[in-house]
Amino acid sequence: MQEAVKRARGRPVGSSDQEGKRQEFVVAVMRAIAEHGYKDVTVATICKAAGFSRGLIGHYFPGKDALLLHAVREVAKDFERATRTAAGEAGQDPLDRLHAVVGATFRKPVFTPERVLVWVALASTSHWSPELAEIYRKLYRPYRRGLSHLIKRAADARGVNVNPERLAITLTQLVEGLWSGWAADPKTVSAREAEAACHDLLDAFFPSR
Amino acid sequence: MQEAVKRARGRPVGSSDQEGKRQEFVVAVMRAIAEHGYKDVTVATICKAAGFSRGLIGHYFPGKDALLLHAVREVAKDFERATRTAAGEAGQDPLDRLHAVVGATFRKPVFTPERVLVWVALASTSHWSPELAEIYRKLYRPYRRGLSHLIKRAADARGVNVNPERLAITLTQLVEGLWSGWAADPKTVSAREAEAACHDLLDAFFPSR
DNA sequence: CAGCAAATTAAATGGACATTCAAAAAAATT
DNA sequence: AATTTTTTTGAATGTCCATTTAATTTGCTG
Repeated sequence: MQEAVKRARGRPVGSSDQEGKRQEFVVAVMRAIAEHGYKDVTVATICKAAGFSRGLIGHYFPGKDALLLHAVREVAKDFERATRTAAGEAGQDPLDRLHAVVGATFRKPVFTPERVLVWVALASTSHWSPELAEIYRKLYRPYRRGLSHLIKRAADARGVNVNPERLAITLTQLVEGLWSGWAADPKTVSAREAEAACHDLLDAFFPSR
Repeated sequence: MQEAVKRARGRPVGSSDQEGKRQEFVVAVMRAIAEHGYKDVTVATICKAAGFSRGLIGHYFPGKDALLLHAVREVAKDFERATRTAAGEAGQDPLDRLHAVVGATFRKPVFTPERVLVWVALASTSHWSPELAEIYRKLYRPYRRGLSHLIKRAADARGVNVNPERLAITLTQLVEGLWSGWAADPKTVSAREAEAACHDLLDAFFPSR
């Protein structure tokens, strides 16, 4: 006897690119934030940036807040991926790796206006949002751990005396501050100068002699 | 014939403490931002923090935006005043002055939760507000000029090779990033650690030997 | 092609908010 | 005390916005 296989009728679920559509929303969120600011992003501006009608958001996300959080998580993921890649491509010397990681934060694909502006918004809003604070910590905790590990190795190899955890915080927060400064006044804090400032910092802590 | 002098009757204008009331609003804005976040500050929360009714704001400011800008300008003024004072009290040695100025940004009266949170909000919103961007630049331009001047003198006195403008930007943005980091995760980026990070940075660029 | 389900739209709904306004309270002068 | 003005209030107003909903379109399946 033939097994009564329950066949899907109508349009098969999963045939459409649900995840792709969600990604389109994420891109639209980044564009909308970059254009209007985190404070003034509305469902209307997001959907306009995506070319969708206002109501569609409800079919792919529980609501505006969930979409915003999802977008920020994507930015954090991209950041992590890109810095890992940069470190991997830099070879074995820990100081080279530090320069590579820090340099990557001022170059594509990490450093795009959209990503930086979203990140600055995240960092400055985390204080009042447990969800954003968690995203922030979940990215920075292992990131700083990796940096301090590299710092320790570089210091040991050179006989330099540093506090690895503190210097790791210094690096992450200098980058964050430079991003913030670029966002506020890109003429004064250009990406090029910002990157140079980071390399100078590493040179100061690890003098080549 | 007696000159018909128009005498003011009733309550004389200017006898009440208008400026004092405006300052009460400023304090209330800082409290309200610290509690609810820049994005979620409303006229209602501000007036509640001040103990006034909602409608009163209209008698002392053209509107909410004007009050917010006024409050941020006050914070910027206080910042400038306090750093100048710190520099003045530090004596003549330029490196001592740099340490003092940077240290002051992590101590009262500059470093209070309210002020830091307002500043973080300002910095991260300047990109989308010409008015905020102007406040930001008007504070930072002369501030960085003063820092780079001190850096240059300290470097000349010690025969150290640095780029004064770049290091000045590094200092301001490291402080900004540390403030931002403290706001997002005060446990990891404590005021004490943040200040130590800044002193370490100066020590790295100006080694005592 | 017919029928059905998913995808999408655009308008409706309801709530939050800044601002305005008329009235009341407070304060100062005559 | 009476009068005039300032200060303050709290409700009314109108706008903006996220979300919901019914209706429409699109595309698959038989």
